[in-house]
Amino acid sequence: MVTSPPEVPVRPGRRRSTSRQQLESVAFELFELHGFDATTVDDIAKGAGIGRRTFFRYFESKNDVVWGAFSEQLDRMRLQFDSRPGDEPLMASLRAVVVEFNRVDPDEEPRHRRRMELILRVPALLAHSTLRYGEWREVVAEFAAGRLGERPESLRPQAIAHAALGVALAGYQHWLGEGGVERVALCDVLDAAFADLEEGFAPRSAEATREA
Amino acid sequence: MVTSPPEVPVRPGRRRSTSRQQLESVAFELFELHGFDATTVDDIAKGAGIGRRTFFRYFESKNDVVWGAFSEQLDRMRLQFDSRPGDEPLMASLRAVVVEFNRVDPDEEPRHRRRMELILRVPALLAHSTLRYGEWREVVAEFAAGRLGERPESLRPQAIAHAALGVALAGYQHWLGEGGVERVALCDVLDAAFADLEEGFAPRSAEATREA
DNA sequence: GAGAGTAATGGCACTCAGTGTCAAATGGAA
DNA sequence: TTCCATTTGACACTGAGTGCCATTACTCTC
Repeated sequence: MVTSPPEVPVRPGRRRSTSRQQLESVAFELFELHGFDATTVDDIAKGAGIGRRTFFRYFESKNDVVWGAFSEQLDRMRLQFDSRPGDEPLMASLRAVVVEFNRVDPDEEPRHRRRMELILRVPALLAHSTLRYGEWREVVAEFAAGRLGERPESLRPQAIAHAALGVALAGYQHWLGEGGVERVALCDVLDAAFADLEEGFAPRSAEATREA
Repeated sequence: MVTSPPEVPVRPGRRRSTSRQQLESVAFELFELHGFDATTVDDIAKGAGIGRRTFFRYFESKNDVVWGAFSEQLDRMRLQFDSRPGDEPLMASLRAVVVEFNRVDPDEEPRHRRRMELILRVPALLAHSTLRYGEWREVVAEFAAGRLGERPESLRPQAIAHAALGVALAGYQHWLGEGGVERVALCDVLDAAFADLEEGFAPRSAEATREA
């Protein structure tokens, strides 16, 4: 099965004058310069040399600009779940996949960081994230449901998915740094947080927590 | 210390012409009738006999109407945390408090249900909820931090707070009923979900889960 | 190379949430 | 009454998002 290279389907009709990538790039620059709220869709459109109306054909909303190819990434996460050994404990698989899924190319890290700073620090985007992360939770719930032999909509898979998302978000927030002190690797933070989740946040034995 | 009864401070100046309660009541009726999105702030204001501008002096946004006295309720949760025995395991206290906090007067249940249906099913409100639930998480994080001897902003208290919120939301969603089949008590659902969280979602021993 | 068909574009007008400003209304107190 | 504090609501404005539609750009066929 050979898929054609991205964007050469030789279709009839006028060709797109820009791309999501390009618009995102313009938008990020403006967000960096003036902040998310102060940047209007008009600004972005003008900056990209397109009409305001056209912007909304590339993105459903101004909020969606910061999400890049998120939905496509989720396919990757699904594959990672599929590739875990079936006898591995559920929460161990979950932990491993979430950590792996969030491992990014070092070159991409600055952009990833700016993206996540926007999503988790701009109230409008944080609110919107709930909607986007619904897809993420679905992927987790489906995996958990498969392992548990339940339906994805039932309580335990949903609780697991919700809890996992929460822990991941806490990890991200910590990684971004509230006070901006020490710099830690995202994957390490996520691994530590999911280790805690796996143990029900119970202080093991005495208090030999594996703090770094 | 005696606090004056609600709203008789005999202040100078014009008296308020309505109340949050009253506006909420009008709004809920309209939401029920036409749905949240189709109901405009103008509709609510007109229904309550006030000006549009005045509405925004009672509520920061249309979204906030459905939240009632949420912030005040959180004080109650704080007290519940304070009243737990200090030697009780952290997650056990958390579970008990969340379950208690969400126990509502049977008379109030229908309204509570409609409120939560709005919050958890209307996308705009679900998104907005992330912002409001930030306060909820803060309360939990402060409690967890106290028990762990850490700062509320550090990773573990935050992870616990995020996970707890997630599990509570999953419980609520389940209570509302996706397909609308069997009717279960909210507190029972929350108790079961938090029991799972407490155990790290690990199938105990064989598979003797305490399913009802 | 002149249509014919197809798709993307962008302008226009509109709705609605939310905000700043300010004059008018309301009521207690001097 | 007059003064003062407070609330109200009208008006105007910004900005997101949407429906509509003529225009533009491109491919394919005759």
